[in-house]
Parts: sequence; C-alpha cells; structure tokens
Amino acid sequence: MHTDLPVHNKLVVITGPTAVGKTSVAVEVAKALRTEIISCDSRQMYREMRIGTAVPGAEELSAVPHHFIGNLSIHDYYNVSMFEQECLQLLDRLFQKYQTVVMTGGSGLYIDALCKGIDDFPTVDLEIRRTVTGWFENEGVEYLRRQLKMLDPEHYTKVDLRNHKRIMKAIEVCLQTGKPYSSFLTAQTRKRSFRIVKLGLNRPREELFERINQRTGLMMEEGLLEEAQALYPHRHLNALNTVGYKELFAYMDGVHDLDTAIELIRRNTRRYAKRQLTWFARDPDMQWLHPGQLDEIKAKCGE
RNA sequence: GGUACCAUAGCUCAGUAGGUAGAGCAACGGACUGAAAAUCCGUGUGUCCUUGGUUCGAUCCCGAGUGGUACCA
Repeated sequence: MHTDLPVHNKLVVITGPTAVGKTSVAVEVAKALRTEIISCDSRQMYREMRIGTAVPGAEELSAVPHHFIGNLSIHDYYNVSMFEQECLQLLDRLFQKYQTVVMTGGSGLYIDALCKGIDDFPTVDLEIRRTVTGWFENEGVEYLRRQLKMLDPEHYTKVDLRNHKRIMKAIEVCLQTGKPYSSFLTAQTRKRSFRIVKLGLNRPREELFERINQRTGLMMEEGLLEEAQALYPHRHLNALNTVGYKELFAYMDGVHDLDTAIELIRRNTRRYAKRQLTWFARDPDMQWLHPGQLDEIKAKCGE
C-alpha cells in the first residue's frame, strides 16, 4: 500500500486555466525529471474526444508516458472517487520507479480529490438515479427540495437549493443508503504518503483569451466538426456535455449557424477558464507562475 | 467644398417634456464532496465627443469646433 512508501516521494501538480499552456510545460518538466505524467482532466480521458479536449500531441505523448488519457469510452460511467482510487494505485507503482511524478490538468475537483481525499459513500444504482432524474424532469426543483428536507434536514440547510444537481446527488445517496447524505460528510483531509507541490500557471487575461481564440480555430482546422458529427448520435451522454461539442451539436440541430457556434465555443471556453481560476484561487498551497518561467518552474519541481 | 443626419457602457442601441442614465450581447465577481469542460448564484463597469452660452441646474435647448455617415457638387 502507498502508506508503506518512503516520504521523500513527491507529486508535482501543474495546473491552471484551459489553454494556458500546461501541457508543454508539464512535458518539459517530466523530461527534465525523467518521469511520467498523470493527467487530471475529466474529459481527456474519453478516447472519442481527442480534438475538442486538446489532448497532447503525438510527439508529446511519445516523449513522456502519459496516464489517464483516452483510457475511457464516452459510454463508461466514471466519477471523481474512481479517479482518486485509481490514481493512488498508479502512484504506488510509479513511486517505485520515480522519486517525482508530474500531474497536469485543469479539473479542480479531481486534483483536490487526489491531494486531500474525498469522502466515501456508495455508488448510486442506475435505477435510483433514473428515479431522481425523473422527479426533477417531471416535478421540478421544488419537489426535490421537499424530498431532501425530509430525507436530510441538515443538508437541506446547507446546500444551494437553486442547484438541482447538488440536491439530486444528496437525495440519491439518501435513497441508496437509507442514511442522510450529510452523515457521510467528514470534510477531513486524508493524509498522503508523498509530498505535493502545486504550481498554478496563469497569464494576463487578454493573453489567455487570445490563446483560447486561436486554439478554437486550430481545433476546427484539425477537424473538430467531423469529430463532433461522428459523436452526434451520443450527444446526450454526460461526457459530451462539454464545451466544443455541445455548441456544434446545436449547430447540427439548426439552432444557430457555424460561425455562431464557433463564437459560442470561444465564449464558453473563456467562462470555463474563469471558473477554473476561481476554484484554484482559494487554494493556499498554489504557487502561481507564468508558463514562460520554465526555469523557475523547474526549480520549484526540484525543491 | 455644400447640405442633411449622427456622436450615450467593450459592442449594437434606447432614454431623459432640463433634476448626472438603461436594455441586449460581451465582460466582471463568487460557490462547488462520485455528471465537475458539469451545475448554480451575484454585479452596470459611463468625462452621455469637446467647448462656449441660456438656466438654480444641461447628456438633453442654442452657437462653435472635432469626428463619422449619406447625398449633392
């Protein structure tokens, strides 16, 4: 188990908003350290979604071994907890070969789950999920609120009652276990057997937005539309509720023209980047750097 | 060169019978415990082109200037 490993092992987390330039920095760092890269990107895991999720290029993938890229199908069920478990197991193995391992990606919840742990509760059966989803679709949020108030009055006072997903999750766990959702929440930070260095990459907003705009154009040139067209039959899958795909599905449905779809991809990517920054901003362990400061970044990784 | 019209938020525009202004989009800020590139919440950010005048008070009325658009030369 990982708890038996020596404590000099170290995980370098390189994160930041989408399109900031994480991939190339991580590859440079991993090459310098002669180690491997673990991706913590909730969408690059799906092998059907390569162009739209900006997976690393062929040279980058061959230069450094990558994990958790294209390892799932859009039809697979997956969640943060599974990522935490699989990641810890993988790290056990990698730390036998390497003193330092690099992790990169922009899914804040996934990073936190690995670094701090996430409370354990049973996976919800599909039928229960369907039932609760049906309640939301047929009865509305107000009905969900009343259910939660009965099932878990404590959590009812804490959740964002306007966010149906939060309410649904709690109800599902209550129904699955027969116990209140809040009884599973400990909010305890799990002890890890390795040191963690968190590097947040960022750029001036204008610079970041420019990169987002350019990358969107590049994706289209690489065939994002064709990729999306191939996935159109599965557009209702959760994995495809993703920036870059949903806008193109709307175009295919005739909701708006292609230029509008591309503009919406750019806008929604900008908004996503902002949400990521908000998430990372509250992490006191994050050390912020510009992607161009490669020497400083490498120095931090060597510490 | 002449005539007409226009100049208000980042953009497109509305408006104030004279009491320092508001829509859409864009933008900005925040939350986040198994669907997280998801989901949810909050916020007008303004020399009302410049400058004289009338007025208790001008973004609004009058004059001049500057810039733009259209038409006529």
